[in-house]
Amino acid sequence: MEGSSQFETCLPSLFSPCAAATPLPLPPLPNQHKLLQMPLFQEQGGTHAVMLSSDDHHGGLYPLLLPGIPFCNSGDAGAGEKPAASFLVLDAGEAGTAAGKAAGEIASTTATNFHNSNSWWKGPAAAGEKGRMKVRRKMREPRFCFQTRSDVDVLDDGYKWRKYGQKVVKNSLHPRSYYRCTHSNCRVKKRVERLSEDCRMVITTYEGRHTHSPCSDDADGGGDHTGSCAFTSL
DNA sequence: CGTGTTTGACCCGCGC
DNA sequence: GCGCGGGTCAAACACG
Repeated sequence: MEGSSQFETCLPSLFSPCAAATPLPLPPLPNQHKLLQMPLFQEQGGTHAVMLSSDDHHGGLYPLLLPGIPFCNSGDAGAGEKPAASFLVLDAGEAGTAAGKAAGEIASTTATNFHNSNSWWKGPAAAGEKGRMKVRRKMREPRFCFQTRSDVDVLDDGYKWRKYGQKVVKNSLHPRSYYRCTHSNCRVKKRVERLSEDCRMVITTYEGRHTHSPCSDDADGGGDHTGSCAFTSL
């Protein structure tokens, strides 16, 4: 019961307007990873897909990227096995708060916000000189929310994270932790919190896109590992 | 000594 | 306008 063998995932997400063309090619899966599911999302302009895989060794859960997804995963071959979980698509805006809600709600949130892409964020630029750029809420970064069943809070997703805050949120008995990618130029953040209803359920919300590949973490610094990062900006 | 975590304070958006 | 709640900062602390 390491919590790693079974993953019940719920992946809400918002796809950035990166025209994911039509039929998406199946991203390769690392060997020891199990493909959980790869749903396709249809949107005006393209089809998007997300693939999740779990790693029995690390208890990690890997979103295998596709255009628009903040993860730059580079696996090597190996097809998935049995789809064992379901996940939902979610939004961008206040999606994060959905974490405290049931997965079901997340689904609806998704549909609602999917096309709602206007007032996401004023941007640091807008925040301007006020010293610190305090621009919260309404971010424009895409978000992906995973709901996993695991004993460990932080799933090993291949990136290196640094915790920068923890907060007790209202509808949850468990505190929510805030992490930031340690890579110098990467602004990806993630929130981790457990469901009050089921403390084994961990909700991880990613926000933003990694500008580097997972393996380049330690390399930090200026490495441009274009190798597997297929979608940077567009 | 460098890196990461903890924790309280502060800031800001939103609902009432 | 006010209060609440969420998100971030940054100093202090812990650990390797």
